[in-house]
Amino acid sequence: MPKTADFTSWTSTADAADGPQYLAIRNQIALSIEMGKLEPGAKLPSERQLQTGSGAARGTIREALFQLEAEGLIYRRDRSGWYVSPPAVTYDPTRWAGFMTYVAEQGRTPATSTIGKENLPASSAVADIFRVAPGTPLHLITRLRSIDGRPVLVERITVDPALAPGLLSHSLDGSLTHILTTHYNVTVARNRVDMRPCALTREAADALGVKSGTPGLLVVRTSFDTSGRVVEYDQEYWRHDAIRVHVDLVVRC
Amino acid sequence: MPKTADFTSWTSTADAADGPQYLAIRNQIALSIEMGKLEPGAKLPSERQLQTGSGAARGTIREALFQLEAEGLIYRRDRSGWYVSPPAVTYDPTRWAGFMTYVAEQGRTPATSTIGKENLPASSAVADIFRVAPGTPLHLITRLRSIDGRPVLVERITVDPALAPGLLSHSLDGSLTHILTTHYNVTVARNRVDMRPCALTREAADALGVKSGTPGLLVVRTSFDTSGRVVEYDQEYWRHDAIRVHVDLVVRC
DNA sequence: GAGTGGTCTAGACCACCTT
DNA sequence: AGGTGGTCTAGACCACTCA
Repeated sequence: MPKTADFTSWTSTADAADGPQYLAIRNQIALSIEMGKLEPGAKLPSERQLQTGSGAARGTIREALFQLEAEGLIYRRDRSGWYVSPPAVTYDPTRWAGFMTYVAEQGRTPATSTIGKENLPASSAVADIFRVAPGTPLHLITRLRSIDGRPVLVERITVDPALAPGLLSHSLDGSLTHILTTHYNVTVARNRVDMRPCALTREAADALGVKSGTPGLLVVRTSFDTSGRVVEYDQEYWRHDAIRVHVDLVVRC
Repeated sequence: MPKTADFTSWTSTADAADGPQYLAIRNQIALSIEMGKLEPGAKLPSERQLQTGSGAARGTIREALFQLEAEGLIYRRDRSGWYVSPPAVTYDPTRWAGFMTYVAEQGRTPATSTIGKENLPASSAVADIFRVAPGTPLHLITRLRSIDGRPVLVERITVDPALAPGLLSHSLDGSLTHILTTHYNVTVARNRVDMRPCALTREAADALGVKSGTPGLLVVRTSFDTSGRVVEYDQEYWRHDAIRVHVDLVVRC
């Protein structure tokens, strides 16, 4: 194979080579996926079945599976099995489109279900963000969002009831920003987005149906109105294989 | 403990609770780190030493360490030991500052070393990006970048020699964009950034001094000039615990 | 109830880093 | 040369999912 400036060469799966046995197993499974023998969403053979093919110990098989999971090629459903990951959706933080919009734009089917509505006193950390006194009651909304029927993120949204009294009595399965704009005349003037890899803690993992500690991506969005008040504080816990970030910028604008 | 709208609750380490033994060990180590008993950069006790404290099997200890690694709290140096991760730097793709600039702005010490300069024929994938014929020779620059002496990313930069003849004879340990601007009168008018979690392959892992397969973040930057030609195509392979992404946007501009 | 992944044990040998 | 993590084995029991 001639050496080329192929940018894929560092991510390719073709690293047959030698090395640890679990990487050889990884390569074999990865090949089946890339050749299309295993479709997105398809279930892999059980760990004990994979053993019979290779003669390896179960721990070695699992190492190969963990590797593929870290790469985003497969995922697991707790105590059910391993499955081929569907393609990730692309998220552009510089655009204003909400989840329902950008997922649909990419030919996928988004869904939202509200799994919690609460009124909780602000901890000191959250009180700082909203510039209210600690203990002030705040709305906390917990939602689970899916793509093509697979849960991909849980989010916890905090809203100051002073800006949106009675918010919790609305149906929250659509765009929250839309509700704030139309019913409460709240305008978002600034948006801050932070992203970092994380491990999904029990609460998030349970909601997504994955094992606690699975790698994930935490996206924190803070929306401000024209006077600089925080309108919406949203923490999204994503499955790490479900999202890609894309930013396109032009000098000046 | 009263229930509050504390946004940290889902990422906290306080999940003492019960559950698997490896999580209890994880919590104990995490606590030592957060209490400051273990400083950033400090070396953890060896796996076999950690065993004596808890009576657990070595595999169980390692599970706890893997968990902490996935969370970005610790990292390993191959066959040397486990270390506490330094704080991550913040990267804002909407700003034009280069690595050397934004790392220094955050009070850290950046460094760059060029580990490869080549002329390679374009593969078909890269040829597409540069809109040249496959096989056209392109510059490929490989650099290793560090923060406070710890390697955090390897990057592979592809440049069309037609835009920058003789580029490889310059010192490339500073800002490449600066060289292109001052010596070749090349202006960057558009920038595209893509990010996704990945597993570090052998080449990248070796350069960073980590085990192959360690989780990482792939950042791909494509720069265009005013006429839409690709000026620079840069693939950055980051340690996943070394980077955070931050975007701040205002409506309209 | 059968099968799955999740957890855990108690060893072993190796390649490599460190001193 | 001694210690470290990296890999691997061959068992075991459990909690849970699924049919």
